[in-house]
Amino acid sequence: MSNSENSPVRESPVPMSECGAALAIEQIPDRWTWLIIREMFYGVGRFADIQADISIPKSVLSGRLAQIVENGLAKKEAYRDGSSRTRHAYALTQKGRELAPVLLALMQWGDRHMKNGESALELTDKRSGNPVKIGIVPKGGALPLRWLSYAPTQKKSDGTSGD
Amino acid sequence: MSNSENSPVRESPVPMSECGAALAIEQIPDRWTWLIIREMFYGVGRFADIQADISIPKSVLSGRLAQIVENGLAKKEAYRDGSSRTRHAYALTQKGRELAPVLLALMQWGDRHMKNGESALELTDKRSGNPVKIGIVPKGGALPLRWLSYAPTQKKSDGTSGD
DNA sequence: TTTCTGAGTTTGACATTTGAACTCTGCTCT
DNA sequence: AGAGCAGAGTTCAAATGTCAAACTCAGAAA
Repeated sequence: MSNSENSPVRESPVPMSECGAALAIEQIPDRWTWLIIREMFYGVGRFADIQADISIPKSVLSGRLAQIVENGLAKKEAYRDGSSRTRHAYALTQKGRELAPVLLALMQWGDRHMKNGESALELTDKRSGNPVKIGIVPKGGALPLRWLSYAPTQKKSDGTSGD
Repeated sequence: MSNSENSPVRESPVPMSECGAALAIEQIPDRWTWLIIREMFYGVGRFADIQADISIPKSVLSGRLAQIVENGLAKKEAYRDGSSRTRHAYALTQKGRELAPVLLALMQWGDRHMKNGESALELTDKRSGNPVKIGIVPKGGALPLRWLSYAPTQKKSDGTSGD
């Protein structure tokens, strides 16, 4: 950050009620909510699938999903699985999708500090195919979200088609 | 995000234990931890000041600070207030400071979706003075964190020097 | 109609959070 | 030196939230 950081600051320059960060935190207040949104980013939207991936108790998942929908981050959608029964899945709304930079910045930070810089996901500009990251840019200089593409980094030989 | 997003994904492509985002979330698991880190970003580091700003119970603050220090996001430092007694304050470490893009991306999101795009903080490149933001950039194209400067946005006439 | 399955809700034991009261330490005042 | 005070916690009981297992319910399949 680094402003003139000499004397201790006694009070935040921006009160909670006017700070975008604080307001955002109210919408994603806990670990479970973050992890659920992470799942949805990866495209995992069905109740049981989310539950299995992150090992969340059903009762908690149900409550968190309700909040997430209430806050407009995701919505519940019906879809047709193959040609079979109607199913439901939660999918991010535009508002939810716009959390991508946050989640990706978090991922970059986690990769750097908890995984010695090894990322499990490769981000690229889908126009050029060039690698991208989240960072500080001159206003107007960022690539639009819809150009972003990601692919899991190749792990050691994975036996390819498992099943 | 937008990969080939047709069939529903049944499982996250990156397991929790290898996902930088999931690992990061473990270090900042709840609302209070986020808010405390927000305070430290603003330079607020003293126990009582943090407590007053975010209205956290002392017992919880004390526990969260211990975790934050344990995770290496901040450290407790002694300093001399004026010429008076020794005091202590918590200050972000390098690791903690590198959360800036996450927090700022969160702020941008909050400003856009909860404040009609009005930000309480103006970010600039401190060399050029040009406004900056957090976004997707070609790898190597981001400005270094230390060039970032911020200032509270002018609110409607604030009577200056309150008191 | 019965069965199955995905998506919850309910339950009751356990854990965490709250807010108030209490402690401890190191100045500062007399 | 001794009393007082303020900052930075700790301790406690009540309220709230979490967990895992058992239960419910609706729609499709047999």
